[in-house]
Amino acid sequence: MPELPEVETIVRDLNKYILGRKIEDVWSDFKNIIKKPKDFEIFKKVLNRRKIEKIKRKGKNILFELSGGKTLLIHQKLTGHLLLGKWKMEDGNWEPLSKGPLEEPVNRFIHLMFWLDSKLMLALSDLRKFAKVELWDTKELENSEELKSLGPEPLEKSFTFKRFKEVLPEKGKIKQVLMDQTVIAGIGNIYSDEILWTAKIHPFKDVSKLSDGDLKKIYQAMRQILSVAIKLGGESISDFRRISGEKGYFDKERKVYRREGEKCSRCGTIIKRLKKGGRSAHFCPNCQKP
DNA sequence: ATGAATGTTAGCTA
DNA sequence: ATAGCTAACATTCA
Repeated sequence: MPELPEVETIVRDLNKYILGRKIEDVWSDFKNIIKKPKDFEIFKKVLNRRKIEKIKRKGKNILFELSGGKTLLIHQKLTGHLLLGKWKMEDGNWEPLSKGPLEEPVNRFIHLMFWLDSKLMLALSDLRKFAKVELWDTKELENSEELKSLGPEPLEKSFTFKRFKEVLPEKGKIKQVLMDQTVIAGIGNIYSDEILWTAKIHPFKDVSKLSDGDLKKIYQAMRQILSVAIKLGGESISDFRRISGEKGYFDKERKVYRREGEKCSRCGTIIKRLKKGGRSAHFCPNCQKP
């Protein structure tokens, strides 16, 4: 679900609301989500009393830098959501101050909660339980294969058109290449479809067949769409929510993803969907010729 | 009501 | 080397 714009939206919200807060307790009813350390009690103990000093995004990963040289990494995969709530102590138990977003369906699947000072709680809901949570030594994480294997951030200033061409592999289908996290970090199924529609490039075209002009269009579409999506707070076609429970508004900009059978907004041709390797690509067969 | 599809990605096989 | 499947899991859509 969350791709770069959604994760960026979450990270910005987190920075606004929980920077400087301390972790006071951790709860989970599905400890498999925590991959490192395996022992939940140790996980809990190491986190105890640590202050959240910085929150960053790397690709689709959320990194919480904690006091004392530790970093908590959360990858939401398909259906993970981070949600923020306010809580109070009553008879020794925590209770919600206001139910708010907690009544939404996405919140039936909360499997991990962080109790913070200032009566805040940060919850991870995850319907399909694919999300990944890891606690690292910050230094160790910085040097880890996990982060080092990530490609450049597509929105960074230093990611010029020249750089884009340099990181592209010699062959491969363009859609797959765009979604390859080791090539460029943060793009998934939704935004790759949207980028290629905007650039008028067929998703299964081989990168070796693309002209310099084609690549330029893809590069520009990528920068433009990702920035617009961040401005709109991400998409919410299925279930993405901001930590406040609010939706994102990229949907009105969504041209092809999950629009099979609808008319292309540019030329009126019916949008097609094709499956490749278990993933579907949506595109306009007229605007995006093979 | 059964089967297929669903944003991700690591890891395996051919 | 690499493309393509499977698994991790639960729900919704056709």
